[in-house]
Amino acid sequence: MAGRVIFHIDMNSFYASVEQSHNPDLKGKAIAIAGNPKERRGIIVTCSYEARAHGIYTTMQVHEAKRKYPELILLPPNFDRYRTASKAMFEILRSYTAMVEPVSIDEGYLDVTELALERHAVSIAEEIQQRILSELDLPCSIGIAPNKFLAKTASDMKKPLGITILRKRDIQQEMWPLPVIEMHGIGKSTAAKLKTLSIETIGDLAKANTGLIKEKMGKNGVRLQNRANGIDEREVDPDSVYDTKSVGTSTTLPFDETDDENLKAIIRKLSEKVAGRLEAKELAGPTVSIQTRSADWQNRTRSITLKNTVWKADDINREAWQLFMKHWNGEALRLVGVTVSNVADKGEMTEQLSIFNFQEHAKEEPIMELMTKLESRFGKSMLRRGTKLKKTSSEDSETSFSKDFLNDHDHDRK
DNA sequence: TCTGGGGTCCTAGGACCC
DNA sequence: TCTGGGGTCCTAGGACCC
Repeated sequence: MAGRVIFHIDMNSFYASVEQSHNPDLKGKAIAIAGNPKERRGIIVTCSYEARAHGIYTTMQVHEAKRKYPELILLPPNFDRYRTASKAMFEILRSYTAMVEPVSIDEGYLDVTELALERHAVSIAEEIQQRILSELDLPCSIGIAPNKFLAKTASDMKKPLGITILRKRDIQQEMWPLPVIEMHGIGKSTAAKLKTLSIETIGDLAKANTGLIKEKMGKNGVRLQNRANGIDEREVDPDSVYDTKSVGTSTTLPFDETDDENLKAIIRKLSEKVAGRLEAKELAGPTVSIQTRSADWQNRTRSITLKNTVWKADDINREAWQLFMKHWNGEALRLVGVTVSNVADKGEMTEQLSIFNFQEHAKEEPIMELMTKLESRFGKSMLRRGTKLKKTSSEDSETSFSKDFLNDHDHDRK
């Protein structure tokens, strides 16, 4: 592959910057966004650079932060505000190229290989950074490199408002002296494991015996070694954002819970939340799982894969509660969660339904009638979605068929 | 540093099939 | 029939990231 030019855009302390832009009185002040400031278990989600200067950092407990710097200004998160700012930011990126891959609310990759044939990459990056700053009043850092990994590494090197180029020929000097823990993809556990192999720096990893790495660390190890050598073939994929694999929610309880009635109500709430988010994305999946965390931080997951897909609160809740009761030993729980995974677009799943099954069902008369009626009203493409919905529902076929169909239809009109 | 909530990917063992 | 190997799916757990 000929040389690519990849950007990684990383918004600087995004939530805090959005708040400062929304209320300029907060500019230059130590502010922090806290999950739930009132709760015992509230933590700092993001904080301004001014707050960092006073020793405040992400994941720090709120009361600890307050103790460390009493003047710290605490704000509750305003996710709608962050989503709006994020959308505007990605719109600016998309005005340069369609090859934009959002990674999270505040970061993304751009493939500007084409654009860089006409214009110097640095001048493009400067313009993007300037526009995000002047139009949205938000600072970002940009990494410029021949692949995603190096671009991501580069964007981290200078904050805030940095623009950093990381060429392949630079990695020996810029990356190799750093301890492996500095590398994206390496955490505490992998760093400790590498240390047992006498691999301490990124350079050590780059030069290590690949056979040994493969044997001790599996294919993930080999991938990390490639990254250490500046090798990363991953494409910028604008569609990956639509490729949701799972939708879940969890909650840390105000105190360690042992009451099964309370837990039942909590799981019900979580199931409803997951159902709502699946609905919004028009997703459904066959696998339901629950997560628990005990008072002593023992994490457990239990899952079941059904023959049909689920998306409704009642169905999710039934499976989740069943799983929970089957495995819960009565111990006090600190956290519970519910997830639906292996999800796919409700519409797309029609394609998984074999023609054989389709025809089998079509022979059933009430359905045949209903289909004919619907076909005349909405056309064939919508009908194809309906067949699958009928099949996956645990309810009476006709009511759920038409009900979900209408939901889909409403959604399409928005 | 006793730690929230949203995710993704990888591994390993067992079941099951050919 | 006491016995190979490969593929795929499911479950559970772990590591990592923002």
